[in-house]
Amino acid sequence: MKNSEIAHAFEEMADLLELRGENPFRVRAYRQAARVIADLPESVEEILQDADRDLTQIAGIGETIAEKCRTLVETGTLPQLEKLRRETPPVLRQMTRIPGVGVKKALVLQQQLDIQSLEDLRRACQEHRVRQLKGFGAKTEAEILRGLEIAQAAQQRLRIDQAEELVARLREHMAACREIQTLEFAGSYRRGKETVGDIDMLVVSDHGAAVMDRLAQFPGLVVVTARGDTKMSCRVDDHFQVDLRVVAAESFGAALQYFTGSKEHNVQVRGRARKMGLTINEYGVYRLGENQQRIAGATEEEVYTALELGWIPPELREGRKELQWYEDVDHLPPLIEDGDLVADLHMHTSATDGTETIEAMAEAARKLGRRYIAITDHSQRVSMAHGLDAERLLAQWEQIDALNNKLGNRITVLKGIECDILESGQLDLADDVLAQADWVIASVHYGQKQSREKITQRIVGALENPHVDAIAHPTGRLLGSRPPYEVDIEAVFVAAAENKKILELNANPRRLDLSEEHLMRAAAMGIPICINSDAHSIEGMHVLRYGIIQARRAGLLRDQVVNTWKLATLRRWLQR
DNA sequence: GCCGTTTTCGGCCCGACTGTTTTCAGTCG
Repeated sequence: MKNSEIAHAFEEMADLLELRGENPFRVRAYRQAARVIADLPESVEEILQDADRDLTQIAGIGETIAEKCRTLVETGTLPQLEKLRRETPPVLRQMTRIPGVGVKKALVLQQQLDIQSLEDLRRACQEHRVRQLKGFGAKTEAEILRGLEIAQAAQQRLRIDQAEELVARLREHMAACREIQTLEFAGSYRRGKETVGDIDMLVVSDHGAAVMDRLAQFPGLVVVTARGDTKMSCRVDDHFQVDLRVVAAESFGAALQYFTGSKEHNVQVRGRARKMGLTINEYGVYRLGENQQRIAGATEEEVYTALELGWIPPELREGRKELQWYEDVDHLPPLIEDGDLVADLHMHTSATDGTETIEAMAEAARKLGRRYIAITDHSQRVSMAHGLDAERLLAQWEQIDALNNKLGNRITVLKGIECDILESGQLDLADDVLAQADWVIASVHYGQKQSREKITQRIVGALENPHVDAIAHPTGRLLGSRPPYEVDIEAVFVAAAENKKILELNANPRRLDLSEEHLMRAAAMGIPICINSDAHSIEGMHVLRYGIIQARRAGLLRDQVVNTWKLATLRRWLQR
């Protein structure tokens, strides 16, 4: 059984226990175990088989969860999980998605009014049966009715590029408010997550009411769901949630740290503070004890320094290893940065489904600071995009030779191809053609519904072809619209490592493929990553920054990303 | 359920807002 499956089982345990109103620390323990196992660079199954190893050596896994791992691996199932599934009505979870309804209220509703569906709940509200329950009143009943609409209409998550667009609109709107001293966006948006479930806006101002009044005038605003002295929540656009917090300047750093999260990171940070005799909240860092002396809060640096930590990049604040790094080596590893990229190794031109000539793409890339690029148009199988057959491809490469002569050392264009891995497992172009390329990336576009075995075999077969250098968008997922195809990604990683191949992090915000978890795993196996734009236009080249953010979230270092290498270094690697 | 430079038991991060309450529980982030 794969780690991801074990992690998923514990995640579900946590969800179900939470819905049963169980001890929240027990819930957290399962959730933590799920994360640790999902991030583990080696297989739980193998550790269990090794008599010298012990799962309980891993932080976050104790006797109970180690035993459950064994049961899962040996039997493929977990009796406790099966039991919880049987005993937990699905409507409970559905009800907790209604704003204002948590586990406690959901349990009361389900048990006392025998609610089996959201439709039952709607009827109970309309017949005023909810307001008769202890702890419920007319307002709560009305809130639930309205919440049912929101739960059904709410846009679940925004992709990072969509979130950026909303943030830009909010920033522009709020700029007109003169009472704002500082405006910063926090939360998962600041951490650079591939999708975000809400937007957290943090403002420094002495006039909270004026700031809130301004937000209430936002053109996309649908409803204000809460408003106090320092905090306001509203829904904008398609009922997407935006939260605003107003703080004083002296608390800005503490508030930014707190609202950036993640929850897990903050739990660890605060736990560390406790051990040091400190306590930390969104207003500052304080000494525990009678006089509660305040020792930090104006800047994030100050807050982390007070905890004897360096400033931690938001992308790493996921409660994984970021604090441990300071314990072990006293500093964080040097993450890849925006300015490190000197190449872009996946892009299309007007020869297939792109919009620009080779020269226009090269010139635009040069202006963005790239030293070399690869032109990788589609191969013939992608007929919809007018994919290249051998004859047209060889003609394109002649063009590239001529262009390189003209460009001199301004930028180098590699003769590349995005070669389809056909349904049969064959590559779309003959070996003697591929042999003449500088750079071959192989990818799956067709037959995505094939069996796990077949698709894995296709990709592993491509990795074993000596002319293939890299696999593009290895799982084929499209965020929010298409799940990854069925593929044994572990087998892909093993084949990539054995054949010394490169895997792509496709930086298009719709793809971001590989995912951060997969990147961590690939990096641990020593597989080099290339971050590519897959640009079909000049505008499309700008997405590389999303790839950098994702790579940073996975903790990738500069040298692990091939586009930071000099061209000569890449060429040596490819000749291996 | 996990864990131990105060602990093998008793902790486990912390505060704002709301509604239903007469001092607080539930929800949320």
